[in-house]
Amino acid sequence: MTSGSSKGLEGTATPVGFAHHDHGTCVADGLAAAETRCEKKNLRFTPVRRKVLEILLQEHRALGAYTILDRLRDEGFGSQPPVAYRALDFLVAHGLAHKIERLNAFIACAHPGENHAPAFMICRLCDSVAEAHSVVAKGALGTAARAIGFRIERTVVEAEGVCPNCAEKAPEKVSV
Amino acid sequence: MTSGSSKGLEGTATPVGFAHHDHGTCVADGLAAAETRCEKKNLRFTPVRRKVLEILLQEHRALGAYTILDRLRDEGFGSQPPVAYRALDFLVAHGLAHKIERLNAFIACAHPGENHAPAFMICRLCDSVAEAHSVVAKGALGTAARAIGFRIERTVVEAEGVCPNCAEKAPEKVSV
DNA sequence: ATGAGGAATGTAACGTTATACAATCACATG
DNA sequence: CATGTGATTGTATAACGTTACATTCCTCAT
Ligand SMILES: [Zn+2]
Ligand SMILES: [Zn+2]
Ligand SMILES: [Zn+2]
Ligand SMILES: [Zn+2]
Repeated sequence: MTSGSSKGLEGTATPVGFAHHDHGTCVADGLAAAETRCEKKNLRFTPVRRKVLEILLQEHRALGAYTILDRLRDEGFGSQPPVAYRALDFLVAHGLAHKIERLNAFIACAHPGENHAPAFMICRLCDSVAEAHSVVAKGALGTAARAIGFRIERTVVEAEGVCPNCAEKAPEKVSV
Repeated sequence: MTSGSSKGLEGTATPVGFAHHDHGTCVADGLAAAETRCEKKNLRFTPVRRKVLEILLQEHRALGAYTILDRLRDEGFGSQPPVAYRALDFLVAHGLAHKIERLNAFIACAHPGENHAPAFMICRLCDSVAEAHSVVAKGALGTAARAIGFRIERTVVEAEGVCPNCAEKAPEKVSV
């Protein structure tokens, strides 16, 4: 609902967010996938973990831990920081959510189940975030890393800019 | 956690950084380059800004704002957070330093003067950080971005892993 | 069933990182 | 000199994250 754009965009099937889509299925599908995944791996998909993932799935943008905590409180869960951080740690550890380092905030994974190195595009105008598959840095930076003998274990790839929806609405705001 | 060195580097002659080099010139050259650059762009390279850059240049790793603040205090500068953050903001804004988002910490730019999109390799064992030129994400993620109409303005590319020096010393610690 | 042990949760207190806003200073202009 | 303007500094507080410990909830072997 946060994107809320009524613009049609180019009808192309984009590999990542920003595109107009039937958001109703996002939450349901995401929760179902997580449930399946946890069952398969023998992980406990507890109520609070499920709720946090649901909260994240409701938005295609990153939410701070304390924003999540507020919503947990409203739902009758604990109201202290560890409640949110523990659930988030679980989700991140098992690939159901990601942390956006640039924002100190979290977002539901858009490609659960697949083993991936995520890359993100963050709109500075509407705060929406899209996740792309990214062999990217592993390939390009990876070459440089191999050259000097650095062993990459994890990558953070985040692009900040203006999403197609916002660019259309405010083409002038170019400078940073 | 950023304050106080906890890792035992004393064993070797390589304090920080991946490659052996004459570190004496790092600080002097970096300060000289910054001075020139500020003069050319009519920027005020004030004592506190200069000091912060000097502090950063002394290490090839990222320092937290409060670690820097501690050192500023020791040198007789102000001791309140904004003193450090304002100097850091200046240095980052003008390409003399970078923020490592993954660490919430700062490092002197290794390629001042050049207009670049930096990428970093962070050793999780010795905390050293190496900066690489990175057309990387602009090229690879950039392709994906163009495909959907996202305009990239800034990129964060950070690889976490084990540097060549540490890999040599502790080849066993592979776990992720 | 039952009690032991480990995982998960609830709660309080604390630590770290970052910014908002008011006050002040430096300087140019009338 | 008086005054407006923009940069700089000082103070308080917001935002983000962790530690510690008591309690509850599973699971499993007696
Ligand atoms: Zn959706
Ligand atoms: Zn946008
Ligand atoms: Zn050096
Ligand atoms: Zn290392």
